[in-house]
Amino acid sequence: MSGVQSIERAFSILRVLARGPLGVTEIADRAELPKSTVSRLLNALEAEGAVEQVEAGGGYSVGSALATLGASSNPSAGLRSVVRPFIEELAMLTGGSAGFTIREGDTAYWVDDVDDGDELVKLADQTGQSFAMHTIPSGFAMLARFSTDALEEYLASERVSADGEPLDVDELRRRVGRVGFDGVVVSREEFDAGVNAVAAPFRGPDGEWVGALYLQGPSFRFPEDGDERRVVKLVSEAAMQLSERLVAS
Amino acid sequence: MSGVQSIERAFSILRVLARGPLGVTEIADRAELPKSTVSRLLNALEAEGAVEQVEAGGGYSVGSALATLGASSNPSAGLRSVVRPFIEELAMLTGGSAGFTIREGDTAYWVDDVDDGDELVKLADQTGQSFAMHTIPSGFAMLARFSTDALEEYLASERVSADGEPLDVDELRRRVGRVGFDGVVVSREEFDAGVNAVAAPFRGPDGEWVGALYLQGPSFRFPEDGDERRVVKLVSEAAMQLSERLVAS
DNA sequence: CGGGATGTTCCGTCATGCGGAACCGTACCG
DNA sequence: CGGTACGGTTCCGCATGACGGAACATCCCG
Repeated sequence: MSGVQSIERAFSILRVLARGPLGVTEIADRAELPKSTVSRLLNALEAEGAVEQVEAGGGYSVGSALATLGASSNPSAGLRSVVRPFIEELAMLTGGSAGFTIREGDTAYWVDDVDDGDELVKLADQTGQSFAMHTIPSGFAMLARFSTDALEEYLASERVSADGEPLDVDELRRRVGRVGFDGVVVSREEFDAGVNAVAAPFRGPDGEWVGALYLQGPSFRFPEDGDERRVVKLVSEAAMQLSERLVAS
Repeated sequence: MSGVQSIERAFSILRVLARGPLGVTEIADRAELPKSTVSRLLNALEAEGAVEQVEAGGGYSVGSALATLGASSNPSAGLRSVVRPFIEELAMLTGGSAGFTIREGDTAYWVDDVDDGDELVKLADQTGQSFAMHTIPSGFAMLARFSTDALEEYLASERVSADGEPLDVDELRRRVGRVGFDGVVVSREEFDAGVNAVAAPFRGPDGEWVGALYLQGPSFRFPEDGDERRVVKLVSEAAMQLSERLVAS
């Protein structure tokens, strides 16, 4: 026994319950444990608030204590912790929400987002999700760095994707062609209703374009009047510094 | 031993770590356990993803598995589960976010909120927080139901609250006085920048005004053009039906 | 280099957790 | 109404899993 049996079993039970409330017998079946063992462990977990009895004799579900403890979990190390200080500073300097996505094949994966502003109107948190690259500003910024061949390959594969609205490949080519030498993408509600955004790509250790930083916010308050040039400069410089940091590692 | 010692100790350790990353010796001190016991339990928790080692020899923190499990925790029963179908229907019928607050002394406590729309621009989730009643639409709707004496007492106590901006008691009295017989409060960005809201109070089992339902959203899209009267009617009727439901119980 | 602090591993010991059986409560059916 | 089936709880003898002190390894500092 290398671990602690009770803890292994307790987490087994919690994972079974993560899919939805269940009774003791069903939990025992799925966790492959005797009912008396399950009953005892559920009582212990209930005492800690980790499970709750839905109603007397009616089943158990995951308890609020795990939500509380889970709220304090640490973000994992790696790229996210390297990039985090950059996006925290961008958010602080501009009042927008700042974050980054990374390229995963033909999609952009939303890794992190910071929005410390105390305004009520905010953007929904989209971290942990993937999007076709041409559908979000930071993905588009990476797309604009594709070679001509890679871009055509992407357009061909996206053309066949069932995406509801058919893809206007020529229009997408034109928009990619209009992105400037610095690679910065400025969106004035072009990607999402009511949202302005600025995005810039950054390089990974091997020099390839791996991700893009962005700043965004509701268009009635972001960027502030006359502030767009400053915001563009901040994102562009942050992406450049981040690239230098990652290439050097 | 009524519970399971290992589980009690494991959660002890997790609660110590919820305040921030710590080393084995420090955890042993705070949890009042031998270091070897802590080390073994940490290894078991790490195997489940419930803790993560920050760096080799450098300390431990709460792991992402708890966030995952915590995300599946069940909302508690009680008032919230009674009200939930009402606010789900309000959100579904209008595209706004719907929820309710309850009176707690001089504050309004934000109990629940539903926002199933797929728009990007949303309102921040404020459940679990308390606000002075006059500062949010649903709190204001409850305030408008105060007796004259109770209102004056509230105004007197709020006048002395250190709130930054001094309270304009006369203006607040006038606004309370303008609330119609049906008790519905309509806000066009009066409480929060960029937010429209409609709120109506509801009664508890003893007939007292215990809470208020609301609908709200970013003002560029909520309510939809020409839809305000329908929204007001929906909220008002829902609050009335809810009152009848609670008084009958 | 020696001392101090931290974290890990070992292993003899025994208290704890295990699980089968019995029991209880509820619902259903003939 | 009585019998059956099912789900959940409690009991208790027992085997083993968890315990914790000691020893060890590593790192840092004066």
